[in-house]
Amino acid sequence: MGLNSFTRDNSIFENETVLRDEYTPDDLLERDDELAAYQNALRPVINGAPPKNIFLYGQTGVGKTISTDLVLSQLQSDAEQYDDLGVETIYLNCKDLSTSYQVAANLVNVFRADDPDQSTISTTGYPQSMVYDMLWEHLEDLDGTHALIVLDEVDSIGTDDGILYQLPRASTAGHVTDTYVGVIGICNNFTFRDNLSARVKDTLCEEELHFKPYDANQLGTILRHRAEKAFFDDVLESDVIPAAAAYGAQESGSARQALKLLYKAGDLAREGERSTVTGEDVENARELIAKDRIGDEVNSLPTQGKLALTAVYTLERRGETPSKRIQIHEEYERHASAIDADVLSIRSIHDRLSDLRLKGILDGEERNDGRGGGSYYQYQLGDREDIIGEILQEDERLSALF
DNA sequence: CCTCCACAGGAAAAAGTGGGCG
DNA sequence: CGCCCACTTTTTCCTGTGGAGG
Repeated sequence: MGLNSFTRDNSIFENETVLRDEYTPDDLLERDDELAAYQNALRPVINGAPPKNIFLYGQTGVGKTISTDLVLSQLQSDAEQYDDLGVETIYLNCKDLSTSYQVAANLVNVFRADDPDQSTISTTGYPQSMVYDMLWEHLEDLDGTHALIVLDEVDSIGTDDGILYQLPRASTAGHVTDTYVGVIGICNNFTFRDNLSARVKDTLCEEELHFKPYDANQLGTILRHRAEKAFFDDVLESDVIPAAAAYGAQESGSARQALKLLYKAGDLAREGERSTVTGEDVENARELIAKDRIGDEVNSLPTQGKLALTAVYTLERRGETPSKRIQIHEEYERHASAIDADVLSIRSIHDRLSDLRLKGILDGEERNDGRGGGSYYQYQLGDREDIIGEILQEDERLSALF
């Protein structure tokens, strides 16, 4: 097999960069109300007053992070004209950080990342109070009068909200003088607020901004705007953007996802060496993205999760699905001991299974047969058996099971 | 309308992990 | 090296629940 030569295939994309995830637009469409509210909430800062704590709610891809970017950089540059004002922003993405301790330790590391003299600290091992002390010290050392701490995806810390209690109180409790500390929390989960303890709710939720999912019209505007830069003229057939916008609105209301769909559709047209992108490309792109997602999810599962899934898979192959968790656990026990892995209790497997169900990899039907039956879940693979089987067999440790 | 099955899923205890410090 | 700290994962224990059969 020989290689094809690399040639510039410029008939579809004029500049595909603008469709990528990493691309940050310099203005944000269809979010005027939210931006106005956001700026309003930050107004005390420009007056030299202590900042309000702000909470942003909304699903992924509705512009929360980009709004924060835009509003804060505007605030910083506007603050420069006042000599008695210095606004510092500290950004931390809390994804994968499940406790307050880790958030605090990572915040310390954000400070230290800018400073080559200091090495970053480990995220385990220190007593909790020492980590907080280090954090106060760094905040104290800031030049500015205001420190705005942005905690993105803060809902991943769950119910352990100690850091959210400590940070806003840093100045009043005397840990930090000379600098006002404000917290901006961004979360995807609307129920996060309810999980917070009462003391945190009082201090932290002074200002709440809600970002609604985009509807099909708004997505259409965004896509058209972006497509104009990304594609050459007349490449998109007229039904492409409406179709992508409709799918996007229907599934998530996320601009990110709608853009991904449009990008993939363009990609398909390019692969097929066609000169236009059609509605059919959008349809196919949607299918591919869904498959990719499942594939990625399965691949990133830990061994025990894969074993649980394998158990359902082999049961399905034998036509014994939908099955109850006891059957699945028995099957799982056979597999796990066959490959010499730890055999977990039924309670743990039950957690794996509901995790798989939440991710949409497994279908779980809740049943209740009443007295003599009780209520239980029945699991099966749904219409994704072939993809899942394929991916499981690629796993080295598991391949012996097939 | 009450009971009672068989599970779901929360909570707490226990076991295990990784790093700091003297 | 032994011990402490804080976290994570797993196990153990237990309360809660919807509806068929009484």
